[in-house]
Amino acid sequence: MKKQQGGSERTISERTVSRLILYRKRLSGAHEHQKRFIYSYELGAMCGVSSAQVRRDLMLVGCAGSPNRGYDRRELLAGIEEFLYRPGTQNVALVGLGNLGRAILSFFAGRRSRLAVVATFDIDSAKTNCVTFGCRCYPVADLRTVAAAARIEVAMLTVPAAAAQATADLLVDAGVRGILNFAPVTLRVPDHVFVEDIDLAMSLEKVAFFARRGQQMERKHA
Amino acid sequence: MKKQQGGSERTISERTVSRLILYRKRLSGAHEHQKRFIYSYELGAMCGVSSAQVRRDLMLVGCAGSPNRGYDRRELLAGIEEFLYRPGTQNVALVGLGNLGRAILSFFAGRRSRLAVVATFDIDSAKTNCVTFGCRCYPVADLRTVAAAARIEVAMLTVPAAAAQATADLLVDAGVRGILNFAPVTLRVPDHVFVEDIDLAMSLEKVAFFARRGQQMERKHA
DNA sequence: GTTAAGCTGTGAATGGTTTCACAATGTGAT
DNA sequence: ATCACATTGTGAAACCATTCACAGCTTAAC
Repeated sequence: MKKQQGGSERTISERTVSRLILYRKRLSGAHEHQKRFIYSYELGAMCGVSSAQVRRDLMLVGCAGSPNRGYDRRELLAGIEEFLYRPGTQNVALVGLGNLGRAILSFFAGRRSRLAVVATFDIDSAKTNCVTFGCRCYPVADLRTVAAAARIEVAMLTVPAAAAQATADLLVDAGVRGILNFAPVTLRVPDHVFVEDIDLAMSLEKVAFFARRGQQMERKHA
Repeated sequence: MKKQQGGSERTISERTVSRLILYRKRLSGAHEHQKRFIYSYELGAMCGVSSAQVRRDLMLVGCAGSPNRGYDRRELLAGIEEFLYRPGTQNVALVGLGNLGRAILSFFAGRRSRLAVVATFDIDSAKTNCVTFGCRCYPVADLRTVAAAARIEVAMLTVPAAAAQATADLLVDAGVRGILNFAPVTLRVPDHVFVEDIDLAMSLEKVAFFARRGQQMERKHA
């Protein structure tokens, strides 16, 4: 598991990336604060992170603040976005239009984001070729063609556990390089594909476990 | 952020607990393997974890294997469950019956688990006092009374961002000690309450980021 | 212009998690 | 019964992430 960047780009940990995404979100919301500058400890408090952590993270992406004034909000936001995003839009597919799939689709439906859900897929022919939440649903059989044609790089997987691995294989075949997996299954994918798992049952069990014991752990974002 | 257990119970990290939950899940599924014993590297492969990691985790909960034979499946499962669960059932509430809330409810509806969703809540009087997926929906105004009466300790929060903090305060007031938070907000809660955040938009952004760069990171479960 | 104040940037220290590597040991084969 | 083997259990090492702590700046005030 070595990785070495060409040199211009530093290697940044998954955790740091998650925090940067959070910083961006908190900075872009909350426009009622119209102060031009923000201190590391203020941003930290908004995100549940220490000020030192914030400064280190920002250093990594090359955002500089000014002593005694803090960071320029606008500049900071631009810097983080430049690091996190690439110029265009990234196209996303959603595979599996069950209850969860539909709920997620409705969540991402009216969104002005860099990430656009441009197609959905299902096996059930009762669902295919309809438009739900402004998104056409194709048969899974067409996944390969449609996904390749639409230049889809990222997929959300909300199919039943039994179908998850086979569907993931299809996605990888279609050129998808990142999967947000809701199926309660450990997917096997090639090294160049990034998988993030969200397992509701497991997350709930974890909460239940720690609710039982009083012990609070530190705050972190999924 | 110190923590010190009474002595009988060891202090175990959040990460380890997540893995134990995963081990349990993989062990209880997959009954087609009817081998009585399982090696650490087999369980590891099923979960995307190294064998050394598996052995260390199991050591922590006091499960012993046998050299050259591995771990007795049944014994192992029992050991992990004894560590993770307590005797009875834990009651769960779901607050917010929007699209996501309903999808989640349907997911947990017909479940034989130690965790039972026994009540749902919403402000919308069009939804309250109905039964969805076998679960009665109460007005949020009754949260305090109902949650206390039903001995609810854990809640899933799927209300809109604007209402999240206020609702979380109500939950804490009602005696809830663990919250699975889907609202895209950093909740402020007392120390004894455990919060796990699931933010769909942020998770998707993360996947998109790493899909862009080829760099795969190690496998881990949320 | 000078000064006091307070924040940033960061090397060093700390703390936590994972992997390494190997002695100890139970097992199955002979 | 004995032996060779493959695996466990676990100190120690390596690695990674976070916090500490402070020198160096910038700014604002006077």
